[in-house]
Formats: sequence, C-alpha cells, structure tokens
Amino acid sequence: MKKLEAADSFDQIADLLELKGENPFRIRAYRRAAMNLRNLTEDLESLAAAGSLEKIPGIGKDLSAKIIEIISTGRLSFLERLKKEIPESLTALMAVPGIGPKTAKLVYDRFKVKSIEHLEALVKGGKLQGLPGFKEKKEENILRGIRLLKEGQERMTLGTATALGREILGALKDSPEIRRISVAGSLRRGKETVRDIDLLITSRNPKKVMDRFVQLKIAGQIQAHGETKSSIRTRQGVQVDLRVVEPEAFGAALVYFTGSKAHNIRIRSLANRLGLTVNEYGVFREKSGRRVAGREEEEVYRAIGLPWIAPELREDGGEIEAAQKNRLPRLAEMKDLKGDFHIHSDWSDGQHPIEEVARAVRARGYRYMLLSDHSQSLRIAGGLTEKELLEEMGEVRRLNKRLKPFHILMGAEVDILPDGRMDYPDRLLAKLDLVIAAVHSAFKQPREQMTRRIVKALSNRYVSILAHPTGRLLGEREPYDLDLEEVCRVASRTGTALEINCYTQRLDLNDLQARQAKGLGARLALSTDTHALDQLNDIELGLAMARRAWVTPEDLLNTMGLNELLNWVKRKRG
DNA sequence: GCCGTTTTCGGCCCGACTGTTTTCAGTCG
Repeated sequence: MKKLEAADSFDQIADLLELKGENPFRIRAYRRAAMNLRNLTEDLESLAAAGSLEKIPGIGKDLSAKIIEIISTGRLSFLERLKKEIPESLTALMAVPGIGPKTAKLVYDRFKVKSIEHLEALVKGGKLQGLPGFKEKKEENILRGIRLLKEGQERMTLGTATALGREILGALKDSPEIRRISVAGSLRRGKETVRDIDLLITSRNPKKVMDRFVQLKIAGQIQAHGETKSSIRTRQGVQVDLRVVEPEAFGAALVYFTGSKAHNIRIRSLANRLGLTVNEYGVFREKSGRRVAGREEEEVYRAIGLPWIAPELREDGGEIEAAQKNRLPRLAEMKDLKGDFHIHSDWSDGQHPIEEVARAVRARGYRYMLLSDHSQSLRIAGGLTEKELLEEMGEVRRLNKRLKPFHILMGAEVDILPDGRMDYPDRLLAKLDLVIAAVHSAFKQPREQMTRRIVKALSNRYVSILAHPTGRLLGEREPYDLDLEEVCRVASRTGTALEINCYTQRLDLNDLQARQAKGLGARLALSTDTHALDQLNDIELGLAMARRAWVTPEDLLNTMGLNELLNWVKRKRG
C-alpha cells in the first residue's frame, strides 16, 4: 500500500519539522496531506501514472514530487535527511501523551535521553527538577503519560464504544440539571475504531454536571476537571471527555465536538470568507461579534451557506463540496432496510433454532431474512452435508407457512474452496433462494491466487453475495492479501453483491472499501452474520460503515422488496 | 507547503485545561 507508506512518511516529516520548530502551517500541510492519503479510495500509483496526484486535496507540486519519489524509489530523501539531523530517540519521546515537541527537545538536549525507559528513570530519580517549568506535577504527568503509552492506548471497536457510550449516557441522563445530551466525536461519526468517548451536554449549572461526571462509578481516574470541560479514564483505560455548554450553543458545540478536525477546519475557513467566525459557542459576525447561529447544527451550517451534513460524512472527504452544490447523498437509514442477509441457526454454529431467530428478526420489523448456515467442509462450524441442507430446506418451508407474511429465504454460507470451486455442487446451489460465498480456509494464499480464487467464485451464476470480502478481524487478523479493486470490478460485472459484514470485529467491507466498491459499480449487502440474537443489533455498526461510504438506499440489496430481490437473483442466474 | 468568487503573496481554525506562571507556554482535541 503505497498510500499508507507515503502518509506515514509525511507524518514523520511533520513530527520532525515540529521538533525543529518549523513553520506550523508547513507542518499542518504535511499532516493534512497524510490524512488525505489515508482516506484516498483511488489507487495512488494509478493516480501518479496519470499525472493526477495534485487532484488530491492538500497535495501540490512539492508533495506530488515526493510521492512520486516514494513510488519509484521506495525512499524519500528529504525524510532521510531530516532523520539524520534529528535523533530517533528524540522523536520517540513525543509518543508520550503530555510530551510535545518543546518538552521533548528540552529534555533531550539536557540529558540526551536514549529511550522512554531512560526518561522514566530520570524522572523517578528527580533529575528533571530544576529544568525550567519542571516541578512535581509535571513529573507526575510524564510518568502517567509513560504508563498510558505502555498500556498501549488501543482503539476500541465501534461496537465496544457504542455500548460504553450508551452506558455513560444512561448513567447521566436522569440528572435534573442536564437538558440535552449527545455523544459526539468519532463515535458519532461512526468510525470503525474509536479512541475515546466524547459527550456533550447543555446545562445552566455546568459545575454540578461536572462534579457528577467525575464521580461516576466507571471513572477510574480523573484527567481533567474544569468548569466546562472534564476528562476521566475508565477502569478499562478508556478516556471519556465531557463538555458542557449553554443551550444556545448546543448546535455549534456539537459540530465542533463531533469533528472531524479536518471537517471543522474547512467549516471555519468557509465562515471566515463570509466575514464570520465559528467556534464551539456559535457562529459570530467577525466585526460586531454578534451571534448569528448556535442552538442547532442545522443553523450553524445554514449560517455558512450549507445544508446540514450527516456526521458520518464529516471527514473532509468531499462532503463540503457536495454540500455547496446541494449534491449530498440521501444516506441509507435503518428504516430503509427490509431484511438481514446472513443469519446462522443451531443447524450449524448458531445458538438458536431457526424459528427463534426468525421471530427475533421479524420483531425488528424486517420483512425477510436469509438463513445461511455453513457448508459441509467447514466441519468446525457444524457445516451441513448435502442431506442436512435438504432437510433444513424442508424445515424452512414449514416455518414459512407459519410466519407469513415474513419470509425466510433459504440460503447457505458456502465455502469458497482453496481452488475457487464452491463447497456444494451447482445442482444443489440451484435449489437455494440465494447463495453467499465465503473464504474460511487457506487465508495465506498469495495475492494473485486469492484474487483468482474469489473471482472464480463471483463468476459462479448461483453466487449472489460475497461475505466478508477481506476476512480481517479487527485487532486479531489481517485481511487476506487481495486485489480488492479487481474483486469489486468483477462483482459489478457479474451482478454479485459485496457484503458489509456488521459483526463488531469484522466491519468488512469497511467504510473506505465500501466507498471504493460503490465507485466501481458494485452493489452492497448489509448483514449481521448473527450467531446469537443480540448480534442482530450490529446492523447499525454496518450501517455506519455504509453511510460513511456515502451509500444510498439504491446501493443496497437490503432495501429491495422480496420479489424485487428474487428477480435480482434470477438475473444473474440467467 | 497549499491555495485562490478578495489573493500567485500572504494568509492559513479556535479554545480549554494544566502547571507554573504574575501574564503565559505547552499540549491537546
């Protein structure tokens, strides 16, 4: 992935320039470029070959040349020069929360600190006292930062963050002094992983709210406790930030606190051009200081000439431009979904009988579900033999009579064998309403082989959906090596949908990949891969990915009615 | 280093909290 390589290089340059005390705007330019590269859905090398690198926002003449150098030589001489100039152990210090460029440089210059451990020893030995600005608290701060760094400050999955957010919201909600409360930050934007939980509250009595917040049962440690802003760390080590504002400022604060940072910067600079200034308290006329908006997000956007923008889009990924042209997508919503496509029962490795799951799915207001137990070669997950599959078919037929008008589609999650053949013969697949294909073995195949394998499966006329297309498990397993662009193209050409698997550790495809797939014309299917009933709720996690991918109802299989869906399946079968 | 419905030069988003400081620098988001 050349774009990640380039992004990392630019971030490193930004760190190094920061240590040199360079022009902050130059540093920001490198960071902005790095971020835009990470969010890029197109292939960097193709863009470079076409001479279109400068189309990427934040990439101009200079950075475009640097990207080309990285692509063609695998190196970046400017970065190498900087690295020679600035010792690695100095940059390492900046990884400690609470230590920025100034402190890092100060400490390094004085003691030639070799490592974080060396720094820790110096602090504990009281050696840092006497440096300008160093007293007891500052030392404690650094030690705490080192501890945090060692704990790894991992990001949570969106699923974990959603649950934690709900818990805190629940604990605070009934306080009489709280008027409005909302989650903000990357959790509200629906990012696949979240580092900390941001909450926003309106109250006429902020102090009381703050006192209550830092005394919450889940609070393990108080990081900051101010009038309008406090932070705690839960016992599990998750940082939770709370901001309290006046009701008149709720909308502005929600925009500010939801971010992303890049989006906010665009918003503010747009405002500046209109003679306005935006902060978390509202939109103000620059000259008179008069507030023109602030209570609702809609007002804030309207004041700078834009329609309201959904939080999931706020990444400076083209949403500002789309808003200016009034071309924002009508994003898919829960109410658009008519069914769930990937459900297991206790016939394979699910926990519940078919009828119980079906009733739970129906209770959510869906019109249909696809039953998709595992196929025969996946013995470890109770994969069904041909005979068992036929029996299950009979059971589904019986149940459908009872559950009308709700409908269970008879399907299976059929393994794509290492050579690309399907785990059931075509004559059996033909009997199923809808077939999901999935890779569950030989994950380590080289890129070309894995791509060929999946392309072969997509070319099978009975395969309608490719499940968890990349196979990654957040924090556990890397995606298999795959030419995803090619897979998307073939999916689009053959009329096969790609799954957005909603399981909390999968989110596969993720937001960027789903946006790429949509761009290449592939249809998408949201499915929970439910094995136990509460996993049905994971649909909202996948929906967040879809919305972040600018997915509209038309892009999704789930929005089709039953007949429309069956016709869609038939079209590929020919 | 990027960028342009004021600009090819001169701007570039904005504020809270902490700690150490009598007015502010550093860090963070």
